[in-house]
Amino acid sequence: MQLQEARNQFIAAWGSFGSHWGINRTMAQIHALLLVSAEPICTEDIMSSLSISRGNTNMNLRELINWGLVERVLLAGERKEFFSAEKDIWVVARIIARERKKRELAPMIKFLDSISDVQEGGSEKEIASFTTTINGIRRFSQLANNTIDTIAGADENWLVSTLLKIVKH
Amino acid sequence: MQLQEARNQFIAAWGSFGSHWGINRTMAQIHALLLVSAEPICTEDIMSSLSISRGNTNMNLRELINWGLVERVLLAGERKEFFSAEKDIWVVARIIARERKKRELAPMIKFLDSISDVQEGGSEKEIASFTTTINGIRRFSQLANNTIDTIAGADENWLVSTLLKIVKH
DNA sequence: TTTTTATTTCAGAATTTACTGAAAGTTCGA
DNA sequence: TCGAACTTTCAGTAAATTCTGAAATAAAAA
Repeated sequence: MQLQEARNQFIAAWGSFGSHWGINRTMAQIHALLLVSAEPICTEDIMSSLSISRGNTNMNLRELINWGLVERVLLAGERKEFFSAEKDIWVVARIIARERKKRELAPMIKFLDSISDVQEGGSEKEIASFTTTINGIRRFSQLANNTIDTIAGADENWLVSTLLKIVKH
Repeated sequence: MQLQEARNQFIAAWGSFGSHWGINRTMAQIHALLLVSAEPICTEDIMSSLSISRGNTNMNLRELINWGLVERVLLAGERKEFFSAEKDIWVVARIIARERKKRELAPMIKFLDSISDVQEGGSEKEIASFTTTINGIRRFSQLANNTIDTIAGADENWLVSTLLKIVKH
């Protein structure tokens, strides 16, 4: 297969997969373009490669930088900014896990805590049923939260060997 | 806190969280309503509780049933169908993991395999850089895929104790 | 069979989300 | 301090997604 063809397909695919994990299509496509670019590239390159506007490029780049997936690079002798993506997929996965935990899991746990103390407004059976369900979700969420913390903080070798042990159990 | 108030807040919250994991808002709200209903409920109940149309209710219920999160229940002496949700959060999590794996991870792996054999169309350095990136993602995805298989097939006690070990490592 | 009740479908409408492009803002060299 | 190069913002527009409601279908009762 030709390099350019493979790159283009990867960009399109990463764009549609990205929308499943909290990253919109264009943001994921820019990320993909940077992932398969050996050298840093500039805004104009992104605009023309993906046929998107300057504003769109700028906003999605900023979001990628906020996530920590992309960094600005200053090249000697160039006035404009260049961009480059983190290429180690383990680091990428950790960043995404950390961001999603912050945006989704943490607020969920906070919210579940706030509604877990129901005392009235229904029969004992109804209240018990509700409380059991909510507490199950709370405990699960807390364990997931702690697991992500550990995974996001772990070094790759430990993590891979731990996961391999789980898989082979 | 009052039961009804807590239920309503839970439904609203689950609806907005759901949209982060591949379930649209209404689908997640119907799921939440069923999660906090001690007894099975019918289409009319869902329509009036959530103020949504019959068509919307029907389509999202079907999708929840497809996922395996909700089941049809026939009550003695009732002509119409009732619905009830799986309440064990570990089972729910496993179902969601299995569905997302099927819809997202599996196609991704298949796709990455298809573009991993690039031989021409750029300098050796460029090809090597591309291949390294793609193979990193491939290996990662395969490990994730196997891990999810194990988790989805494991019983709760083993899983909890394994996760606790990871967290306390 | 006919009537009644329940379920499903889907075209068009409404809503939500994402994108464009021009104007405003910023930075830097001379 | 001016002008050119580059970056950012955001109102308006476009695209994608979700929802409605009425009609078609199906199933059970009369």
